[in-house]
Amino acid sequence: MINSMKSEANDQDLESDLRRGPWTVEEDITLMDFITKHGEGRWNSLARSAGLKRNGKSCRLRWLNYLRPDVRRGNITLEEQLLILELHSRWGNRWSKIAQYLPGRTDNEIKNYWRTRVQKHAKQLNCDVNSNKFKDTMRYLWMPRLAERIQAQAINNTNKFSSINMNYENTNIGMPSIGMQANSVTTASSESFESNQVSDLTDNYYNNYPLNDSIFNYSCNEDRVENYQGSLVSPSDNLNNGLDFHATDNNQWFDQLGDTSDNIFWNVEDNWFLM
DNA sequence: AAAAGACCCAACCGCCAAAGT
DNA sequence: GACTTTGGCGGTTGGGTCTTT
Repeated sequence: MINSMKSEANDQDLESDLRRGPWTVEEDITLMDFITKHGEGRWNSLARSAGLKRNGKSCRLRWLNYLRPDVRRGNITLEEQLLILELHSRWGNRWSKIAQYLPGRTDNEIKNYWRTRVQKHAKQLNCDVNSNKFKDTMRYLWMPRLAERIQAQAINNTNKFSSINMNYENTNIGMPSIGMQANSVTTASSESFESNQVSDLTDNYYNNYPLNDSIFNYSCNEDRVENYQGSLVSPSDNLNNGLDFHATDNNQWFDQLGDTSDNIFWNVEDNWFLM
């Protein structure tokens, strides 16, 4: 009894001794050095052995979300956005599962993306992020538009390549001999950087995610999009649980939206692509 | 230029399941 | 089989940064 009380007191001492909050550069280096030498795992003992005044959980999180060499930083690309929307529609808030299909992205990052961007738009549309109308808006409006933009970007990138190629020919410089392909043209612009990621991610997607109704089918279904935008009748008629957006239940939504030629619906949609 | 509000993201928390003792 | 430890997950928060007024 006395021993257990002593032990508890020691634990409390150790607990109060632990650091919290943002990691310092020194802590990061210590953690990275230790993991490089000894590998990861057994996080509590790792934290002690490394001399870090952090608990194991904190070390693990810091490593997985920030220090890991393969963590990818920077803006979520269009392809990644599309993939997140698609995968979330399948699995809901299974962030770690979704993250498996976005190499280098952490579940935390995807979760943050969803909460800050996607949920914001649901709020602007005045509907719940889990509601059918928001899901339909995503599926039949935003996702096809994203796919269109991805395609446009890819075409634009190909044209850029052709132009570069022609310039090479015109100047008799010739192309670099190292099997350069359209998708490996590198420039300093972020646009090109994004486009480069398109093919990588697409490849990865197909390799790891061999589903029949690939997200990239959205780009082929323009009639559906036209129909959706033109008549504002839900294309979910094609689904088993189709919703008719002219039905009484949903009139309220469009009433709120007002004149469709200049309503929040389209404005929000535009904003979506400015993210 | 400054204050207020919105946005973003790293980090923490609590819970649960699996593994270890 | 009971208990403890560890790892992993999703939800939430705090504070720094950016934007708007």
